[in-house]
Amino acid sequence: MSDARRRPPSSTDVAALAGVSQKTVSRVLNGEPYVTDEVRERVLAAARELGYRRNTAARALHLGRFHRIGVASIGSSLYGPSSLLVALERQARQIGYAFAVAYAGEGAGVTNAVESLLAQGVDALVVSDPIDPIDGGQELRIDPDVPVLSFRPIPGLAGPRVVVTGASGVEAGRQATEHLLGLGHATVWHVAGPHRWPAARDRARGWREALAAAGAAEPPAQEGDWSPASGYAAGQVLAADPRVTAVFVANDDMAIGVLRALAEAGRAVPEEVSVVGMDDIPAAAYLSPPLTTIRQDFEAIARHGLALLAAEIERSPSEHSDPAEPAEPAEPREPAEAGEPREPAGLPPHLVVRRSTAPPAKP
Amino acid sequence: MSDARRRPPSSTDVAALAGVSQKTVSRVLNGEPYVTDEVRERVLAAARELGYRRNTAARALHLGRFHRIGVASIGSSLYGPSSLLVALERQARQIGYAFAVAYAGEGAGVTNAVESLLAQGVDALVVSDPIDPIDGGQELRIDPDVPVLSFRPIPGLAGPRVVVTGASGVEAGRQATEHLLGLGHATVWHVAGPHRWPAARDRARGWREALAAAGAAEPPAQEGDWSPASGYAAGQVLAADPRVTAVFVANDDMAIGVLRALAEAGRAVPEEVSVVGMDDIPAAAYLSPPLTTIRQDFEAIARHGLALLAAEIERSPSEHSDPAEPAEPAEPREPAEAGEPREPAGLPPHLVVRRSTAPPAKP
DNA sequence: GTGAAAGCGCTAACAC
DNA sequence: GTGTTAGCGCTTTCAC
Repeated sequence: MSDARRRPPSSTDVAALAGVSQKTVSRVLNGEPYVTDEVRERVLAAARELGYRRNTAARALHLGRFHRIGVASIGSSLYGPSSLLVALERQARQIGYAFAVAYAGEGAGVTNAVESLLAQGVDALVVSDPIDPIDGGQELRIDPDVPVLSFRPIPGLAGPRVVVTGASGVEAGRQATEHLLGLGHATVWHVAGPHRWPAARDRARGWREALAAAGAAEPPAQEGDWSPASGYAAGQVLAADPRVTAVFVANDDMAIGVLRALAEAGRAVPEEVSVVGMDDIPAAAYLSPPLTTIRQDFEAIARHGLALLAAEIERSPSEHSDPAEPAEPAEPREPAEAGEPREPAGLPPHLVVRRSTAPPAKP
Repeated sequence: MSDARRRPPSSTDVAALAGVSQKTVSRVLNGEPYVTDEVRERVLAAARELGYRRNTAARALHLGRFHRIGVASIGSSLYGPSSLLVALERQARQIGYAFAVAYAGEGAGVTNAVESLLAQGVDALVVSDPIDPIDGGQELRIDPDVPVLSFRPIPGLAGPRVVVTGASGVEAGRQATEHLLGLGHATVWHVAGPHRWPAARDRARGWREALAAAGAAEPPAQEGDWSPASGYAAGQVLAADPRVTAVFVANDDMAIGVLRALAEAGRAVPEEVSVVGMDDIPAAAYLSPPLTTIRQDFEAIARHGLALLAAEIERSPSEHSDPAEPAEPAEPREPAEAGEPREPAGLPPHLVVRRSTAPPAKP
């Protein structure tokens, strides 16, 4: 006997070995009551012996829930998105969800990523760092039945089950700018991220708002692509302009490029020009000079966001076959308007002051 | 009627709407033959109208395969691991697999991550950047029935279904060292990654072998933890030693710290000290000075590795219920020895020369 | 060419 | 306390 069995052991096998019914095995595994300690032990022993593992497919099939959260993230190793991903996974596992990732490339990538996640079966989605569709690209549309978490309002993404929690880029831009203004600079220049990224627009908005609030002039913003190379290019432009004494750069990588361009142009940081970055990458403290930057608490953001998302999943009447239920009327919740809607109550970022910022030189 | 149905449409619903049997729907969806074009169209239309999506749980339940690959990666936003992850996901999706990730923390983290992946159901595992168990921690043990891909031989991880493809760290260490030796340096110092990381040991090994091959003395290696902070500490030690003229640093982040320490100590790079990093992070070209480093082709590594893994998955006799099969005898393949076994035929890394390296100063 | 029936492994009713 | 039964949505024989 013992024909080379290839399929993993099932709960029936465990039941047979333990000499109980299959249902009892199920009870033990789910920690349900009404099982003798003695039987429980026997079942557990049998399961261990067989190397039994619950078949999640069967479970999901019956429950209609996958216990899996899908994350569409930008396909890059940028520090911010990667850190957020790690934090999200940790939190997801903590609250009992498996974690699927699909990276988006440029353009319609987010849509493809979301499609791929939906196809494999997830209970909810996290849209981590979407970028706007390129011209002609279709807008992100998600099945309204699937709960979605995003970290800022996403143009075109609305629906009854969309939850938003903030990694407030606006606040970050504001803090950076106010720090420089507070040091006495007449105004602050800005090297922005790509305009197609909502996160980049947020930071720029915070910068703009802080300038306006202080009555400072708004210089034209340079736009980069998050890379040191693009920061270097922007930095060359800024270095050539003697009026520039303070710069807020939308991420640390670009700030590295800016720092280098300033160094090459012989403009001392912070004596002649102050620079603030954003992200607080591990290298930030070891640049020349160590970089003043803005730091976000990704762990907190992930925890908060996934808690909301889990609640939204639970809200689903996944109780099936209750045909005579009170038929609550569709209940539309906050029909989000198009455009750039409400700012979510975000987790505040945090300014880390190092040596790249100082009061402006006395003329 | 039309009771608020919460469950997504099933193939039965599609069948009903199209006026065919459920089986026919299945045929159409799987592209099987023996379906009239007319019926096919009708089914497709019905599916589209209902927003039908195949239930992967039911499919997996029947097939005994999940069409999902699980990746245990190190929980950090280090450039190397993140880049590899992105490449792996892209490739996995390309060949039709969903992608689950579990990050490992320190210590027994890898085991937990693997456990979590196995629990959720995956057809194969990728163990991306494992680190050795801390003292007393248990070794990584994986169900021998699950194909596993790793990028270098992992001590303690062996089994009939383990496939290894290389991101040859040894070769990288060799190249870096030979480059510096070739420039005329008497010997090369090394700032290694944490010894518990096999990847760090590989790079150190390449360094050591290149020194030995050239008959150069082997200075003591400094050990960092991949962070710029640890590179800075190591750099301070090196900067204080006048014999140091060339350093191979195991990753670019630490190299940033080394550069800073050298700068603070007034030791010019590359005039007095040459530095080679590894990873070619985007910032590498914009450091002061731009960093000579070693670059790996993660896309190629991922493609090659996943192709091997997919083949290993197929090799599985997932053809079930064929009790009278020729019962091929277990066929043990390369019983990998303990220790640090065979070096896999790896994808070669690639030296990128920038301005942080130069011949030694004439004394 | 198409359909009917069985069963994958699990959980929820409902007996006993 | 425990077992029996049914059924989740799909794919696979096997009829027709």
